[in-house]
Amino acid sequence: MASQPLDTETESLELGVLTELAGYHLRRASGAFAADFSRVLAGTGMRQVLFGILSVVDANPGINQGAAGRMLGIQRANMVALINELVDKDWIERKVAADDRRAFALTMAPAGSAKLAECLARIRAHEEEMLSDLSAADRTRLITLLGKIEAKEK
Amino acid sequence: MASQPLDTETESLELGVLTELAGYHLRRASGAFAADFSRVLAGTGMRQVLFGILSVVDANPGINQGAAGRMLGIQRANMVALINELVDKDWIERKVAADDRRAFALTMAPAGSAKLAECLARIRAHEEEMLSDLSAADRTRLITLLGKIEAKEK
DNA sequence: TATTGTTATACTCTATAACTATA
DNA sequence: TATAGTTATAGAGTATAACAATA
Repeated sequence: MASQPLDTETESLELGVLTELAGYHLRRASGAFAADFSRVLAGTGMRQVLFGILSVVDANPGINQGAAGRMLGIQRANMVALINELVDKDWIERKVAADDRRAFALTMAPAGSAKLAECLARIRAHEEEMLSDLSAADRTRLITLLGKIEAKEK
Repeated sequence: MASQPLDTETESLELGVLTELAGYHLRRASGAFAADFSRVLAGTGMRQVLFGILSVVDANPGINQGAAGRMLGIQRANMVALINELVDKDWIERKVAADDRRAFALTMAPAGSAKLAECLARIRAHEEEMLSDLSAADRTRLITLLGKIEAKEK
């Protein structure tokens, strides 16, 4: 029976000092979330990073490529391929900024707005599933606590 | 003044739907933690994954390579290079398991125990820094909430 | 001089499939 | 037939340095 050694394993093995380290649990929880995200969004062409950019462009029409990256913690250099990908998919439009000819102003393309809506519905379901053991208060608390950690970013 | 556009940026730009998504905040907080981890442990040769393995081996002397990977969510195939690296660094010892000649029993090497202790001290300081805006109750709460999410791993 | 976007590059983490040797 | 470890390989995310065009 295959379950026996697994049960034994789960019962007797320990994580050691990891148990009390927030960094470890953050890593695992974030990984579990990411895996479920890509499972739920398989076939849509959407990924966590791309969704992040779409969300920021949608909320800030005409935002610069660099500014969008800065908000999301994405380096200039890495934004290039990501924006190319979004433009190729016809999800966003990229025009030279009116006030600064070095910069690009990003706006949503119609297909991008539709994708954003479609994926958002799936993402809400995925969040509901992943957070099903947390009360409404717990969920708010979690986001608040995570926000305090994000603010420590250097 | 370079701070002016940045201030304007922070004031007026928005994250959009990301604001309310736990997955996004988990991703950012985990990334901030990871970045600080590697900053604090620069020069030691330690990385998050390696520390995880060391912690598990330390807590479960003689554990199998596969069992260790399963506890940490690391695939068999990816364990190989990681264990090779730890053996090359003389941080762990790998012997054929007494009861199963297919398996490897992992134990700490003296240098590994020393590294673990040294790094743990730095990691505790790094956690203290990253969680400085959280009360003791908040920290416990955070780990509990993350644990519930980890349990959703499929 | 500083900034926007770009290219090139490299490293880490993760995922899958196919293989071997033992069980 | 299943499991432990291995190899090969590929995709994705992230990091740095150097460059052109513009501010």
